[in-house]
Amino acid sequence: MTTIRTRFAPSPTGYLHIGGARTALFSWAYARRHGGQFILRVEDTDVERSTPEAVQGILDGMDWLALNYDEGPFYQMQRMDRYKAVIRQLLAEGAAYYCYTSPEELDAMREAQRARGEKPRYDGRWRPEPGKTLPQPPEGVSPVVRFRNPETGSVIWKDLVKGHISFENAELDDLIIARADGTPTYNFCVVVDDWDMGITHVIRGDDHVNNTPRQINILKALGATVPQYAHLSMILGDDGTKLSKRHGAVSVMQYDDNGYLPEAVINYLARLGWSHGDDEIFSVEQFCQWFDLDHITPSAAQFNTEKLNWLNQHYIKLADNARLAASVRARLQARGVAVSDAPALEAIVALYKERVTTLNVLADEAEPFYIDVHPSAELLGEQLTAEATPALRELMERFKDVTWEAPAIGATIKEIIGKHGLKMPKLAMPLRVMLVGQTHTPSVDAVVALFPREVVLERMGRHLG
RNA sequence: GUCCCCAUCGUCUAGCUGGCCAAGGACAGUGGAUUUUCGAUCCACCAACCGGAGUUCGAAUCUCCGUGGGGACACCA
Repeated sequence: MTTIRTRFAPSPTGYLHIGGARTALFSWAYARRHGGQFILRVEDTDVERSTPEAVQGILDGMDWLALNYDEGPFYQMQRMDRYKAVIRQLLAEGAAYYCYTSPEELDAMREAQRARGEKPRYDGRWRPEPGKTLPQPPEGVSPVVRFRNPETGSVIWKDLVKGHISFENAELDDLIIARADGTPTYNFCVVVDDWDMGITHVIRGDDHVNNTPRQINILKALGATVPQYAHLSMILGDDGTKLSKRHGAVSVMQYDDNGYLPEAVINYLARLGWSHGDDEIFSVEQFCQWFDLDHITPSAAQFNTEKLNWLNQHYIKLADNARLAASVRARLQARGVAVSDAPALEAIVALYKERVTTLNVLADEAEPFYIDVHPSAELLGEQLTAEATPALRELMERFKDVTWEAPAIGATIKEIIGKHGLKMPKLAMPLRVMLVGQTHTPSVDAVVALFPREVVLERMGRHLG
């Protein structure tokens, strides 16, 4: 039995977006599931649009998601000699030929075909045939190389996601495999690479379905083994439309910035277009044991931020406090908020983590503990009522020597409200407002206990004069 | 336009070799319990097989047609 070898082959013309990340995840998981190898290959032959920043962005994204690769990254630009050698071979065998048709001619040809309601395709005018007289090659024009695609028959494969797919060769034309400047094109490089790298399963986006028959034909011409194909349907934006720069098609690193945990993103992505019965929450390890191609949905999936939020909240609750604190500290520092030792960030995080959906919200909650809060006059006027003020003044006095722990603080608060005949919210609300500037917080005694005593007395005294 | 693919609750989906489905789970939504506010948690509810033929004793599951959606048609990947 041969070892499974999969690959992720992004082109560095943009960052690693959510769709690419899922493709990478599935390829990676398939290799892991079967004890095979996962290869990273950067398809950078489009010199015009490829950038080093994009390469780095992809590497960073893979790293953040912890999608480790066993081989690579390979760069196609570094494999030029190999591609050219294979092109020479095809030329020599008559499986490829030179074509001198200019881009202008091609445009005109396609336009005319479209006008006639035909599928635009190369008409084979430079394709050598027995008994056919080719035009005289024009002076000073460097030709492109075209692959001689079979004219009859059909290409059929059993797609591991979509099932039986078939194309008539008559629908395909002779694609360009080398540009006029001699550089090979995408469909050709992919074929040579998948062949050389011994890829057994090509797992990629379904925008490549139409490339597959061409690639299979080249593979066959080379006498190479045709790998298995699994075409993943695309991911739609939150609004059901195609992802664009406008919405959703952002770098996966943006999810980091937005306060998502990588394990939440992985779990979400794993469940988007793939399922394992009713299981919703599972670890990467579990995913790697369960993952298969049989349970991938062939139709497009709409991204749902709310479900991601739910998962993120789940993983935040599970996360180690020190880890969360480190992340929140960095986020606060980025906002220019210096995190002191006084209220221990880890304690704040421990108290707040089960009520937030993202790390940024967790940072929002922690912030008032480190900055001077200025409750709005409206909130104060609303909460600091005439009946509450005397009780709060007394509470403040008692805070001066109470044991500084939540239970003792809570007991004192209860004692005061009892004495003044107040309901808990009557006292807790204004206290919250004075301390953190808002009414929604965890249990008030726990919040009070987080602060150093002096800070509480200072913040209360400011409003109770 | 041509070719290819897809089609179950608002969303992600279970359903795969037809009966166990008067369609299950999860997110969201609604209502309730709990609560020191919010949140978290627990409980309940709401909600779908695109349409039409056909095959069959029986179809969400198979076939065909239609409709809708998406993708691809580059010297881009």
